[in-house]
Amino acid sequence: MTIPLSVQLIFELLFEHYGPRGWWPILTRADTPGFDSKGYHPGVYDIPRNRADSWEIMAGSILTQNTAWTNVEKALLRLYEARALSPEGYLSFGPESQIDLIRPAGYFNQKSVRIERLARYFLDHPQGPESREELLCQKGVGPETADSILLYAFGRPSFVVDLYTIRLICRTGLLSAEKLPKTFSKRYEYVQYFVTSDIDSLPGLNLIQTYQEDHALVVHNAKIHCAAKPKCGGCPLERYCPKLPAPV
DNA sequence: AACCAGGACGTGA
DNA sequence: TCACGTCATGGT
Repeated sequence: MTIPLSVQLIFELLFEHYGPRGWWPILTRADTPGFDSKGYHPGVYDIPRNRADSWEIMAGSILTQNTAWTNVEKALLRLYEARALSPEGYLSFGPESQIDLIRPAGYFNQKSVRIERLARYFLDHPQGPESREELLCQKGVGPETADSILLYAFGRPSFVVDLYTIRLICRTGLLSAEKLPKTFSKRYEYVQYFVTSDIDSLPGLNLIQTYQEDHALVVHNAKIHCAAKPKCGGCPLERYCPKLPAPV
């Protein structure tokens, strides 16, 4: 008789197994006190510390759209070396240079424009977005990018749903892939509400830290075990997981 | 050598 | 509303 999985139990098991993940990584703080060589900062939650941190996260959230983080690291380092990892610095370069700097992250024609517009937006809103809706009005900022920016760049309690989250929720049987809303935006809101309503029901939590940690754990576990082709051996959820089908 | 990666948007039915 | 197609590099 095994205990049925719940949202809360999944995150308990993941945290127990992996410990704090230290998201969102700040690559330009790598190898400084509290940060590892990739900029992760396990157990350190006073991020962002300044607007450079916020911008690095905003730029990274565009660069990582449908892209492996290792490629984003290359692009971020190129921007940094060129003194282009700030809104003003980035805007001082022309389109061709912008494209060349972020080339390793792929989709460079789209992303270079999206980052440029986001840079102007950030300069116009130094204290951060007025609202989630305002962020979503920016071209190239969809639900996941908006929530990533809110949660990690500005420390606001907005839970990030991604491909991995939906995959995990479906494979573990918490939601069935067929019953999920068809359209992307409805599916996003649906899964987000499903997860956060359970998290929020636990009293006494710091929602910002909890949302930050939980999303990071989902991504970390997906990279190691819950990938497109699952590698279930050693997964902390294996003994509870029915391994049901997930979309895509 | 396909497949996949920390999505978002445009198009035509 | 829905079902596609498009965008692009780099690791496995």
